[in-house]
Amino acid sequence: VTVAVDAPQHSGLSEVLTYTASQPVPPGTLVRVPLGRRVVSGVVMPHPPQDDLGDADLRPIEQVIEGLPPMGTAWLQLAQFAARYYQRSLGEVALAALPPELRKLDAPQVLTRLKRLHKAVGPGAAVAQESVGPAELPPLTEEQQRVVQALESAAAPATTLLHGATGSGKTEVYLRAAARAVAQGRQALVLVPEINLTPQLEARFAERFKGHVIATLHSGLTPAQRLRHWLLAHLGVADLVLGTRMAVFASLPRLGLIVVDEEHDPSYKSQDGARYSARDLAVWRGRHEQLPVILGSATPSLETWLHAQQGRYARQDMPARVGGGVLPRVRLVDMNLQPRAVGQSLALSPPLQAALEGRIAKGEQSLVFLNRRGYAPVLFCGDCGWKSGCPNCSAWRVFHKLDRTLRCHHCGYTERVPKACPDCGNLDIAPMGRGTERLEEQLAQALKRPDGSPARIGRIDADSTRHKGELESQLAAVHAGEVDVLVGTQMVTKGHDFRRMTLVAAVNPDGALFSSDFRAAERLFALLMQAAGRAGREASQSAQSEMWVQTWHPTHPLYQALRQYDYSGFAQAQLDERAAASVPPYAHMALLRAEAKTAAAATGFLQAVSQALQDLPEAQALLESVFIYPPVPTPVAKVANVERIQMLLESPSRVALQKLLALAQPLLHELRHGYKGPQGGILRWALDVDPQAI
DNA sequence: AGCACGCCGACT
DNA sequence: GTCGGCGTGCTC
Repeated sequence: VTVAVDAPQHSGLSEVLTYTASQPVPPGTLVRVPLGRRVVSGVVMPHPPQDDLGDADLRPIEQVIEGLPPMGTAWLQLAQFAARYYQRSLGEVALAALPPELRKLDAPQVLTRLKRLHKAVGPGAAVAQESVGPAELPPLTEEQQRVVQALESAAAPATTLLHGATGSGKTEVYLRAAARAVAQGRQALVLVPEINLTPQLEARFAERFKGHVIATLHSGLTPAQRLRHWLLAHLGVADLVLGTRMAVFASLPRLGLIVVDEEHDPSYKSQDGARYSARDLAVWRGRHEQLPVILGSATPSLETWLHAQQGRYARQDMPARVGGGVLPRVRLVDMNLQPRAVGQSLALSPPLQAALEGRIAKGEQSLVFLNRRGYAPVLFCGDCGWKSGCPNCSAWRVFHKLDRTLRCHHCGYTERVPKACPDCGNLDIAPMGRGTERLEEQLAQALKRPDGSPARIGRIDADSTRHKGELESQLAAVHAGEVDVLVGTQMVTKGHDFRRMTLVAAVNPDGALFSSDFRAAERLFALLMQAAGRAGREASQSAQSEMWVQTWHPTHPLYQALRQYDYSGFAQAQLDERAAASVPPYAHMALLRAEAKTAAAATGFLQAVSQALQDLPEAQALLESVFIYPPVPTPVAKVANVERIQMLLESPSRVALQKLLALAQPLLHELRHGYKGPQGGILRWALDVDPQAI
């Protein structure tokens, strides 16, 4: 039999390994096989045995994991497709899709876990017989009604973009669609971008699907929990599976619906290992298994938007907020007209400060959004020009005032803040710029409650929620009204339902406007739309709610579109630009990154790869339509003393790009060993198909 | 990637 | 005399 094992593609092993078995083993079966001096888990593949092997040296399978049903054909094909498309070995993709715990266990251990699970689930399965009365369902808005009906009456399973404003009630549509799938005896898979969003979504589904088993899959679970939930899905016990991007690989024997919430979110793109897009794989899986896929977003990715325009996806719109609420009024503050403190701009322009105090006086809450954590992004010596650079990375170390440290956000290198400039001894070293810590401090000084006491400021970012339970307690404080103004990074803009929030402010969003990354504007627009959605969620207050944006470029088209919440106008302008520049979604990209001790070694390797491709006879026809750019340093060129260089490959044809990447694969392995420049060889390389940032 | 083997410097 | 550094090579 042929077995996929987790051997990286550069191991020199073929895609699948052939073993002997005393009796036939069906494809999809989990087995334990000897590999070198160890025993590893593998998945039996449907390939015929490779014929170029004399079977004299084949080793036998060590164990078949009995009691665990084999993975289905559709699942195996998903793994095969993902491996081929993202240029990784089949074994790596297939095994990475299984819970780590399962990969470690042998046959008797798996049997024990299965028995334990059946015992626990037994009584629960009986409860599942209770049906939920339709009387408990909340009434649908007219829009929701129309969308639910359209989804139900679709002639054939389709991928549908659900373009719904924040607060338009997309979740209720997901619930109805899932209920329909479950009523038909199928399973529903619901993906969310972030682990933080699973508990509240799970609560919503648990309430609606009383008596049904819901499994969750994300990296926050303990290994034992993850195995348990995976088994619930795989055995078909769970009717609903909620999870982050990894859940797209869940084994679901009765799958009937896939929902991708906030489909535009960059978190769906994996940044390590196989760099897959869970959103794209969900769409592929839906097509392949002939089941409906719902992609929900208020600000769809331009890829999805174009697909909908071209008719590849169906599209449903829900422009109105539930309860007749409106989106907050957008107020652009022209920072060019605002007074400046000595040398630098104020955190808060006077009109925004007045607006915040007005909200506090009325007992309403505000959210101040700044996408930069720490106290200040860099420390600076006014005398000699020293800056708090990281010795190991090409980045500044961020000043964290709370623990008096300088921290590199790339390699983690941390030191206590020096008392004086390390270069010239000057005692007057100053923080430059502003992060959430400093903003919190400045707001506490600047804002007063009606009784003259300082305003109560809360802060939510990766630093303030590092420890377990901190995010929950911070959110609880906001919900309980113990906070007047909440400061946060983009963490707070996603999904949270703050009922008393009536003002949202972005204090310094301009950074992304002139970025070299062609997707920066798209991301900023989505972020600001999402942030705006945090205000006025209570319909009665929505008319008085506001979205403030402090900007040095108030006439920028992005902000002008935001003012009207004109997503489609913004999207069309972006699409026109993308078409003119022939970048995604009108072209397809792959990024080859190389890491080495020196930039010269990494660059040399990439140049050698590029040259080898140009010289390859089979590549000539493909190179007519695939453009290979010269290698350039990555945005942060050095991390932890490793230089990172990347080379972009671009083509209007996805197929041509794929074919060229397949040809490049063996060259990469050869050249990795072969290329030993004067500065040494490369440490590693990685291929990112459909990179999310360049 | 693991995990071996393999040949050269500081310890019991 | 051994423990252990990581260079090179192999795994159906």
